[in-house]
Amino acid sequence: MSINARGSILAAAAQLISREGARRLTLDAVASEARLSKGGLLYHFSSKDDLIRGLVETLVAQFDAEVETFTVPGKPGAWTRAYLDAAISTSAPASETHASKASDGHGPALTSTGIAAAVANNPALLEPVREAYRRWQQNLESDGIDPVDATIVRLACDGLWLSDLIGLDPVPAPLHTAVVSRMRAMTTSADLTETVTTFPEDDNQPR
Amino acid sequence: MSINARGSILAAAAQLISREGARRLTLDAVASEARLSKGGLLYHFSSKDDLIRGLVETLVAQFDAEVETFTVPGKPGAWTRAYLDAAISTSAPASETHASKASDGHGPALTSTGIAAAVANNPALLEPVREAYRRWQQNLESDGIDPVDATIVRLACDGLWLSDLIGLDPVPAPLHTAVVSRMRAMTTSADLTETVTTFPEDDNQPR
DNA sequence: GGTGGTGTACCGTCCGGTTGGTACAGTAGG
DNA sequence: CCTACTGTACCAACCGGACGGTACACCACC
Repeated sequence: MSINARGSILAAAAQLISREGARRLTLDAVASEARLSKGGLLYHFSSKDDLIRGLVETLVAQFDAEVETFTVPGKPGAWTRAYLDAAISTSAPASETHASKASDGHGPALTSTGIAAAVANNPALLEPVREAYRRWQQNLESDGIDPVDATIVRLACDGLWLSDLIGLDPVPAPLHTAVVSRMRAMTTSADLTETVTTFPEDDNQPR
Repeated sequence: MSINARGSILAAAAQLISREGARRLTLDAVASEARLSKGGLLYHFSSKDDLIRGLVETLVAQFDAEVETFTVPGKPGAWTRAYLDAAISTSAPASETHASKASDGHGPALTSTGIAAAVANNPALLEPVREAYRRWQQNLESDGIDPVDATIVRLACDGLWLSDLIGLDPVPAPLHTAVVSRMRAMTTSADLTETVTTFPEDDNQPR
């Protein structure tokens, strides 16, 4: 139970945030959500910041694992495609969000909740996220496909993901499907030509 | 000064958030940032939620105004292009963020700060944002271009914008430029063919 | 033109409730 | 009996918001 304790506390915290918002992430609330006393909670996470750090790090690690799962190595654009698949699998599929209550005790979407908590409490805790994005961007840019396409796919995934962070209406299902498959198509355009290697127009955009 | 008071308070609050994070948005802090007493602040905004509501509404209104400014009507994709231009003009251009201190007393980037404050304090206050996105998505989908392209552009803009909400490293300047011009190109692909017309424009669920 | 009245803008203090965190006594299991 | 862990009691800091004043401009009416 001890190894699991941290995990189930984290899951409880995530669920709490997604249900009641980052503001309600208090030590008392997390403790009671995790069926634990505050003392017990603080035994596992020595401070609130520590808890949020755990949330953020878990989120990053989970996404990394997801990407790896979806990676089908070999062809150019493989990493970008895996990023895309991981992103749409972690964000809600725009339809029935939870058809069945999770069978295990603690496994609901803790996506983005860590970010929300960090933004609300201490932006410095977002450092692991920033570091992860540095890595991800690097992978995207050296994935054998046009970095411009890869970056657009990444940004669009982030947009999708922002959507459920702030609870926007999801893109309607048929459009969503078409968008995803268009993006996947963008990851196979192995045109390492033209504007790719040299960016001719280094000037800024029209005001 | 009285008409201006609300505006300058809002600007002070925005600056405070971007400098110290949403957590530090306290009535006392806003009051002192705006060179005002707490009582004076509460005279203009009757509660903290009211203040955040003002922040969010200003943000939405400002973005709407920006889009209108950039709109060059006539051709298909005009609205999407305006959205793109507005998005990149409000987010930092990835280089020197503020070459010159604003000439007027209060005009720094209050982009996204309102969102951060709302996420941190009361997600219900994001309703105006949700409503705005409903409008924007509708405009995007009826802009005379492929809705899939339009939506991808929108999502990528949102991603760009999430980037500076959580302080990610900006996309390197030359890539950024290429990404933007590629996206602009996507707004001129007036292919109302193929998968486009197959969407049963059944005017999706009204909430 | 003085007197009283009214609305606006703003000030600074006070208070109750909440929160993060500490201290410590207790207990189950090995 | 010691380690790992739990639960309660408590505290100091902080925060939102209410409140009673103040300053002043404007108006009205005698």
